Amino acid sequence: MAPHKAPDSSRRSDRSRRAIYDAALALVGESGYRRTTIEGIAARAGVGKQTIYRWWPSKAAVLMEAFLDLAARAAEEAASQTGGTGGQAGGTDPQAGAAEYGIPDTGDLAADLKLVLRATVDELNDPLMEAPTRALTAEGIVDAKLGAEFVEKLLDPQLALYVTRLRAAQEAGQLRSDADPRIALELLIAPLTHRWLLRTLPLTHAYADTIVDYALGGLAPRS
Amino acid sequence: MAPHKAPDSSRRSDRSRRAIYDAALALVGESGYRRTTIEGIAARAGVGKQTIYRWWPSKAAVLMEAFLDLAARAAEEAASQTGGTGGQAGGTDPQAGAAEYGIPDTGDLAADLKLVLRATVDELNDPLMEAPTRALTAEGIVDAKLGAEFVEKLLDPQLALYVTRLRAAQEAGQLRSDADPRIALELLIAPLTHRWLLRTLPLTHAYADTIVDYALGGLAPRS
Amino acid sequence: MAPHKAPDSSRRSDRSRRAIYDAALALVGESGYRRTTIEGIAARAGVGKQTIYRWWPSKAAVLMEAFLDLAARAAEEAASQTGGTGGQAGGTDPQAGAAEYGIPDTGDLAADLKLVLRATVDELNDPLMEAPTRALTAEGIVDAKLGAEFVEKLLDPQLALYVTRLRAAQEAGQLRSDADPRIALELLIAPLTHRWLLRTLPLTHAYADTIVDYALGGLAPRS
Amino acid sequence: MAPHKAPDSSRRSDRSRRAIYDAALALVGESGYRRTTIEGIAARAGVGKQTIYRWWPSKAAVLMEAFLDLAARAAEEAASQTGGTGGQAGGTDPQAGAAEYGIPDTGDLAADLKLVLRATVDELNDPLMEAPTRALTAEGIVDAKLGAEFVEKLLDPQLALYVTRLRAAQEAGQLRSDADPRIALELLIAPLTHRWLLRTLPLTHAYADTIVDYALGGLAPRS
DNA sequence: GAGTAAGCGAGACGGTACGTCGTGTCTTATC
DNA sequence: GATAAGACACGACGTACCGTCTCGCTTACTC
Repeated sequence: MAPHKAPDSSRRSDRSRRAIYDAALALVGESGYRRTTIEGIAARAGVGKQTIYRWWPSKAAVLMEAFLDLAARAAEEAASQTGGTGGQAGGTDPQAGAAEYGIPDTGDLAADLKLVLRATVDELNDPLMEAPTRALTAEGIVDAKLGAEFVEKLLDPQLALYVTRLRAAQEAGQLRSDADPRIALELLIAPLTHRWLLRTLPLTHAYADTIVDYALGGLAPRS
Repeated sequence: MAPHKAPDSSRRSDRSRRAIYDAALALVGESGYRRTTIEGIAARAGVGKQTIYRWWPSKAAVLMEAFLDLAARAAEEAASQTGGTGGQAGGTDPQAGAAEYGIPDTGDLAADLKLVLRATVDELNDPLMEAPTRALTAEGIVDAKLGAEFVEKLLDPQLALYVTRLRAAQEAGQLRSDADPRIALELLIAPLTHRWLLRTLPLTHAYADTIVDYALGGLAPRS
Repeated sequence: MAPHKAPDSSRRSDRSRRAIYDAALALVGESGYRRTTIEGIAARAGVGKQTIYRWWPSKAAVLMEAFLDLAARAAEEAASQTGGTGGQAGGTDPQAGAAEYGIPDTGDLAADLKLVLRATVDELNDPLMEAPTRALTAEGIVDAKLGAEFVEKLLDPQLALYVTRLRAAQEAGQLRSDADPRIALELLIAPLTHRWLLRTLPLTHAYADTIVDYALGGLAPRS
Repeated sequence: MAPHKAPDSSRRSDRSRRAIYDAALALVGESGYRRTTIEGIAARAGVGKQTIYRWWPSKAAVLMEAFLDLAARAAEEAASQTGGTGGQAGGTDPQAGAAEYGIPDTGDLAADLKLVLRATVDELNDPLMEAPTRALTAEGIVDAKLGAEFVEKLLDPQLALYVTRLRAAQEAGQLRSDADPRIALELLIAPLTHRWLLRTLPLTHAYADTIVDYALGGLAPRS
C-alpha cells in the first residue's frame, strides 16, 4: 500500500476547511452532486485544489465530512437554544445531530413513534437536505467503504435511539418481549426510506402513521 | 428546438445492440459503474461511439436496457424450461422477468411470503446481479427521471404481484380487511431492500422469515 | 518503446494546425518562451489541449514546426513576388526559406560575403524573429534531439549555401585551394552567432565586414 | 515597493550554502536542468525551501553560483598544487578559475593558441561539466539578465586572457598591428563554441588546430 | 442492377475535469 | 533571527472521457 506520508494535521488551516465544507454543500445543493467538481469546490472556497486532495480522498469524502459538520453545527445550535440535555443520549457526542435528543417516552409507544417518524418524514422532504443526502446515500450504495462510513457515522447513531426506546417499551409491556428491537425498528424505518429513496409514492405524515399502526398491530387479522 | 431527427430503428444493427449490452454488463461487473465509460463500452463491443450515442441518452440508460434485456432473456429461458404458463401474469410481457410467474398461493400466506422473500434474498445476494443492480439503483436515487423509469419498468411489476397475492389473502381472511395491500407490501419488502442497499447487517433467509412473522403478527403483544 | 499508436494524419485538421502555429508564435513573441504554456497555446488557438498533445511531443516541437512553417511561407511569398528563379539552389524545397536563393556570385568573394552576412545581422536583430529563434536555439542546446532537428532542418540548409559559394570561390582562385569550405564557413558565421547568442557586444554591419576581412586576410601580418 | 528587506548575510549558514551548491550540481548532472527543481534541491540538500528563496532569485542563479563556486574551488586546488602564481593574472580573484593562469607566451603564437584551444576543447567535451554549462548557457540565451551575468563573471575574464596574449603578439610582430584583439579572439573562439553549442560536427583537437591555422593565415590565397 | 441514403466502425475534434507537481509565500517550532 | 519543515493559493502539466463531427464502408431499400 502507498504510505503516502500523512500531512501534519496540527498545521491544518481551519479557515480553508470550513470554506470547503460551505462550498461543497452549496454547490451540491445548487447543481447536484454529479455536476459538482473538486475544481469547482476549490474555486468557490478560494482554496487550492491540492488543499482538498491533501485532506480528502474523494469528492464523496468531502461531502460526507461537510455533511457531518453541518449536522454537528445544527446540533450544537439546537443545544445552545434548548439549554441542553435532551433525552437519554449523552449530549457530548456531536455526531448524532438533532436526533441525539432521543425518542420521547410518554408511555404511549405508538404516539411516540408517530411523532418521531413524522419528524423524519419532514426531514426527508426538506429540499435543503435532500440533494446532499441523496448524493451521499447513492454514493454509499455503490462504494462499500463510503457506505460503511455513512452507516457508522450517520445512520447507526440514529437507529440506536430506536433500540433504546423499543427496549423501554418492552419493559413497559408495550412490545412483544420476544421481538428483537434491532429488527423491529427496521419494520418502522425501512418503509419510509424505501419510499424516499425510490420515489415510488409520496412520503406523508399519514403514511408514517399507517406504518406504525400496521407494524405494531400486525397485518394478520386479530383473532 | 431541433427535433433531433430520430434514427430509423428498423435499420438498427441487432448485432451491435447485443454487443453493447454484453460489454456494458461485463464492464460494470468487472470495474464498477463509475469506472465504466461509454468509450470503454464501445471499444469492448467493437462498436463506434456514435452507435451508442445514437440510441441511448446516457450511460445509465444503456445499463438499464442491458439489465432489462438480461432479465427478459433470463425469463425467456426459464419459461422455455418450465414449459410456460406461469402465474396470473400474461407470459408475453418480457419485462417483468422471472418474478412474473407470480407469488404462489398455497393458502398459507406466511409460508408463501417467506418462500418469495427468501428467493429475493438470494437474488440480492447473487454477486452477478449485485454490481449492475446497485449501480442502477444508486443512479436512480440521484437522477429522478431514471429512477422513475427504474421503478416503472423493474420495480412496479414485481410489487404488483404482491398486491395480487395480498388481495387474495384478504379475501381468504388471512389479512386484515382494512389493510392497504400497497402499504402492507412495503412492510415486507422495504426491510430487505434497506439492509441490502445500506449494508447495515447481513441479509439472510432467517431475516426474511422474521420480517414476515413480525409484519403479520405485529410488534405489539397480542392481548 | 511506447507503441503509442500514431494518429491518422490524413484526418488531421489543417485549420487547427495553422491556428496552433499562429498562437504559438504570437505567445512566444508576446510573453517569451518560458511563460508560454501549452494550455495557453490551445486556448489562444481555440483548440483542445489534446489536439496539441496528439501531434507534438513537446512545446519546443510545436514551436519548431511553427517556425519552419513561418520560414516556408515567407519563402513562398518571396518566390511569388520575385517570380522565381533565385540562385543555384533549386527552388522547390520550402525549408530553407529566404536564404535558399543562394549567395550571390559577383566574382568578388569579400563583397558577396559581406552582403550576405550583413543580411544575417539584420535578420538576427529583427525583434520579431528574435524571441522564437532564441527560444528554439536555447532549447536545442539542452535537448540534443531537438537540437539535431534544428540543425538539420534550419541550419544545415543555410550552411550548404556557403559551401556552394566557397567552392565556387576556390575554383575562381579566390579561396585557398587547401581550405575546407565547411570549416571556412564557420570562421565567418560563428563570430556572428557568438555575439548574438551571448550578447557580449553589439552585432553590427561593421562587425560583419571586419569578420570577412580578418577571415579572408588572416590575422598574421602579410609578409 | 517592498525593498524586500535583504537578509543579514553575516548570519548566513555556510553549511546550507555548500549543501545547496552540491545538490544543485548533482541534480543537474543526473536529471538535467529541466527536471531539476528548487524543491528537489532543497530536499537533497536537507534544507528548507525558504533558505533557497531567501538567498537566490531563481533556479538559474543558484546554478550559476554553484558553478562559480565549483570553478573557484578547482582553481584553488590547482593553485595549491602548482604552488601558486601562474601567469600575469593576479592570483586573488577566484572567479576566473583554471583559465586565470593565462595563456602561455612561448613566442610562437600559433603553438600557444593551439595549446589553449585544445584545452578548451577538452573542457567542453568533459561530460561532468557539460550538463551545467549547457544549462547555464541556454538559460542565458533566453534570459538577458542572467546572460549578462554569465558573460561578466565567467566569459569575460577568460576572453581577457586572449586579449592580453594577442596584444603581446602584436608587439612581437606576430599579429597584424591593425587588428582589434577583441575581434580577433572571436575568430578563434567562436567556431569552437559554435560546434559545441549547436552540435553540428564533432569538436576535436584537429579542428582547433585548423581554426588557428585558418584564422592566422587567412582564407584567401597568399599572393 | 444502379443509385442512394442510412447505419456503421473509426477516430479527430473542442472541451472539462481529473489528480499531480512545482512555484513562491507564509507560518510554526527549533536552535 | 536564520533555519528545517511544510501547508497554502495558484497554475500548468499530461491524461481520460465527454458528446459532436466527419470520414469511408457496408447494407438495404428505391427506381
